[in-house]
Amino acid sequence: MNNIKIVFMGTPDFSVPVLEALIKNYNVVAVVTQPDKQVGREGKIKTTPVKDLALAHNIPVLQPVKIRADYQSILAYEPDIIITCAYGQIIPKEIIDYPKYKCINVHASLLPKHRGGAPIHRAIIEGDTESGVTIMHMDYGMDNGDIITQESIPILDVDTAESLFNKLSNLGAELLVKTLPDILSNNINPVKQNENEATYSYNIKPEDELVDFNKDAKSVYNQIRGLNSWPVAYTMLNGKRLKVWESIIGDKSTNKEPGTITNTSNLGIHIQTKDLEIILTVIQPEGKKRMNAKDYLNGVKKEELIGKKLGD
RNA sequence: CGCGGGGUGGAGCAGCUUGGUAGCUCGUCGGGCUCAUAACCCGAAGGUCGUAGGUUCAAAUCCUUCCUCCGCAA
Repeated sequence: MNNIKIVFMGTPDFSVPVLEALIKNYNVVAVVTQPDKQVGREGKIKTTPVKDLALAHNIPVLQPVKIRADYQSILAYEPDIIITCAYGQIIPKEIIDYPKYKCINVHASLLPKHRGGAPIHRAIIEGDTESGVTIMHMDYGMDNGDIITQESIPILDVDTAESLFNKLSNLGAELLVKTLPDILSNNINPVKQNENEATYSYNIKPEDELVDFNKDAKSVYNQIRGLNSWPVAYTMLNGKRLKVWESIIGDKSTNKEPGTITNTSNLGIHIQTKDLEIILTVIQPEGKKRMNAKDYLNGVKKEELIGKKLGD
């Protein structure tokens, strides 16, 4: 069983524990990941976390710019099974139909909820109280294949996108290792997804990162933690960007317009939302490092801050 | 050479335009007040003003080099 040839396809940190588990237990003959990108102010080339891990284990790495056109080099490895996890490109038919044991996908949501590229972020932003991972067969559509197994975990009130990321990626790795023997021995009963219950969680767009104080405090809180620690929510103060890393929901309310700075305290900066105040506790002014709002307030005159309106 | 902001006692900032005793809000330490305190009062310690060089009688402040942190864009 250990001589079956696995090709793994994935890109970000989320995929790393899954690939790690595979390498440990199986024969991964090749890894497919997104091309290296120029990133940052100096335009440094950045490799993907999955590529780094593969290279460390001397596994061949393929980085097609367009996998739709360049799938032959992958099939050349004659995979018996292909496992994908947050790869980042639509897999063409020719690949999906090739392996004997099909293409298996590890997805970070309880499908059919949150199909798409940002299931973790949007689960928190939308206030879900439960999430999980799904292991499924790939089909031609987006995350719409038959479900092999899934496992759920609660989303805690203090969870952030980052903490949920970590939990789910480890859970995904565990569940895959647990399930793979059954897949390889055909001891599974894939179940079709209920299309009526399907929801979509597309990638986070820049406008999703702007805090909307017109919502209620709980929603604002969810938005902020759902974008932590990447890409991070922000608002505008004095024409400059102000990232908001962490917040807590206040217990007061004023008659001020949503987005107005109502007060400052040892906790942070108090902002009026649709209902209660939200207190920004960890922030990052444009050009500065992340800091506690309390520290930020040491360098500002409170009278000049209170009454200002955040947003745009 | 994509655009832009910053590096000043432990933290966050002001001072730089118009060079000339290093300031503010906190924190820390000591003392006081108080039933008590994260509150208040008094006092103290702690800074080669990122680096190297230049201009000057004199540089945190003007000029140049380099290092470094960060926002946007990709």
